[in-house]
Amino acid sequence: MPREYRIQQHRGPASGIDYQAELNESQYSAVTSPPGAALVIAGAGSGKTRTLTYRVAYLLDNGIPPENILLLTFTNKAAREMLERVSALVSTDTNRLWGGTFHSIGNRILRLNAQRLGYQRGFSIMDREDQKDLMESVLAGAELDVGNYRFPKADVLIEMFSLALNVCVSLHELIEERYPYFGPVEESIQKVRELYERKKQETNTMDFDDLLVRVVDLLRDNVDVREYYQRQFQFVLVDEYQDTNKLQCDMVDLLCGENGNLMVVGDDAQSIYSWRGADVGNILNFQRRYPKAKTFKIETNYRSVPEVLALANASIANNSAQIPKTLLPARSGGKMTPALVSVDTPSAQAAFVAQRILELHEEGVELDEIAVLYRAHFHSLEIQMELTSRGIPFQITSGLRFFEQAHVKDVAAFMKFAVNRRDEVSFMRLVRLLPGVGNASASRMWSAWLASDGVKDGPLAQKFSALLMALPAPKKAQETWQQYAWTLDELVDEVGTPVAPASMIHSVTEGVYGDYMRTKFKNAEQREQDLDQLSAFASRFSDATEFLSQLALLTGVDTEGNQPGAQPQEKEAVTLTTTHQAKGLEWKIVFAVWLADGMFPHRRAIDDGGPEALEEERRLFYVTVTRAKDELYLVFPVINHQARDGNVLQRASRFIEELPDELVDPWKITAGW
DNA sequence: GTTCGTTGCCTTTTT
DNA sequence: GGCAACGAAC
Repeated sequence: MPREYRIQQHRGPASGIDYQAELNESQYSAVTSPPGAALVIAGAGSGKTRTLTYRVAYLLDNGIPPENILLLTFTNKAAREMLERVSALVSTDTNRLWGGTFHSIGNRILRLNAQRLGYQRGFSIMDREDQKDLMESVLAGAELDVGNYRFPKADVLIEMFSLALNVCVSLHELIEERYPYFGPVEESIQKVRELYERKKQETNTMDFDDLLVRVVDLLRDNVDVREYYQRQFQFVLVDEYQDTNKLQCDMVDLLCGENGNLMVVGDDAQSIYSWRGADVGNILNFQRRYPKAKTFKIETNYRSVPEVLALANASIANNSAQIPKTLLPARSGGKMTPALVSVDTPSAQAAFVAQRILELHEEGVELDEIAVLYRAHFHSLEIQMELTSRGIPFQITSGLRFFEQAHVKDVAAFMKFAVNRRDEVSFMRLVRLLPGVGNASASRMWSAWLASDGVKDGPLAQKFSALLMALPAPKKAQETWQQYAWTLDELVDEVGTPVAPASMIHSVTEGVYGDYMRTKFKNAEQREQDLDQLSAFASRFSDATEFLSQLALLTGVDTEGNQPGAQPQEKEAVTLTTTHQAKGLEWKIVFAVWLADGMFPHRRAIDDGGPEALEEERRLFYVTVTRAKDELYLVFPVINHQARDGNVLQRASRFIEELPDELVDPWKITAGW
């Protein structure tokens, strides 16, 4: 009798990845888990991103087409890096994959449905500053009667409206709970909100919140649209889920549907965005919302030495609300206990950090393996000065973003107006660049524009120059205004369709803005280079609308590629950043500075935030220390010089005081700085 | 009435 | 570097 012998077909992954070998047990089971809802609770440094990256690779390996995968992150950078890593793993074209921030995915879906939403010619996106301009213009025309009561400024109003939307509560509730002192003027606030919403409609614009709110409304109100996307997105993955707010949570739920294949990854101990509406409840109640969900815990930390991890664990243990986790170190230690460095003054602090960086560098540590982390941007001031004077190169994720700088916004205003002729904010911005034109003249010109044929949708009635020269510009501005008008002619073709974005930028700088810059800014040359960079970035786009929305949605001036047109970083440099922006990153050496009570935790969290605010600050501290792989320096200045009260003595942060003594090693700093 | 420069005070975190 | 308040200049 012949022996039966069946050849087992090898059904290994097309990419040849040996998932079992490359991942630990819990990572492996999460990555290869069958379709369905899954919650991955992963501690700091345990390979959260790695797990998600391999999950995407695994899906592609199993024949899921990339366009059926939706990957949601909080920053563009996180999305880009994850997709790059996936590309390195598998050969599939990841450009077809839907990966990006909540806002950018929202933008994409809304653009595809713009007609249905009543935006015949698309819409422009306002950033915070544009939003503020629009709000101020609303306030100017609102004719409010608030008697002797204090009325919130534009910034505060924006924050209120935004928060209400993001946590899905009514404005009334929000005012009652968080802004009781504005109770007496609530009616006026409501009125302003209506006017603001109307104004956005009239000007064809959306703010950041609209990108989420309108997607959620679209999906909720239209079964066909909802089902379309639920079919399209067979697999939905969300990174940093602990930082989602109600709105983002709803967006995810609607996009994948109740029985969808949703995998969320997060760590409740790293939830640091409740001030902008993030709700840890989303991750804590996930199992309840998706009863069939599987939970995976990843509790091995690959990043930090045991000494750093022990400190982090001890610190976070002081928080009451959390999912219990025991984070175990995979690495061995024994080299260094985290240093507790108390110095006299902020400048001594800067000197210590700079000197220690130089020593480490001499010992062979690369500068890009070193980071200085702090609570607030202004904490970096002395350190920036010290590093500069000692010639230590550093890169900083500053408060001001590339596209928020005046010259970038000015040029963008020309472009935005050419693309969207109802864009009041951009119009006002560009006419106010004219000599002798302030708010009053600009308003008059805008009213005249609204009454003209130019504002109408569809092909441009006449040339821009003809239409614009008919507006009432003050005498002093006439000559320049003529040039602006001619410049705008160059931004569109005969029927008013925008030309390529790079050529628009060229026209604006060559036409009028270059001259303006040279008279207005001391560092005009630097700014011209910025605009060259912007132009280089723009040349990747053929469509002006697409370019402008990308510009608005781009995150900070951080690393290569993210900043428009930035050259790849060649020189190694120390990183200076806030902890919020350091989320998900790691360095061999971390200096945590300004660890004085009142600075970190922030004074406001101590005084009027209640216990939850303090726990959030502690999570922020936890995130700070868990960025460190090898060495951690906790630094605080004893004396802080304040403008008002002179020299003030500071105590170490309560987050340090509460730690067991043996977990830190006090360094004695002797004079001579 | 409107624009525009000066001065003094303050500065959390961000898609 | 932003913002409000003030005052000079048009």
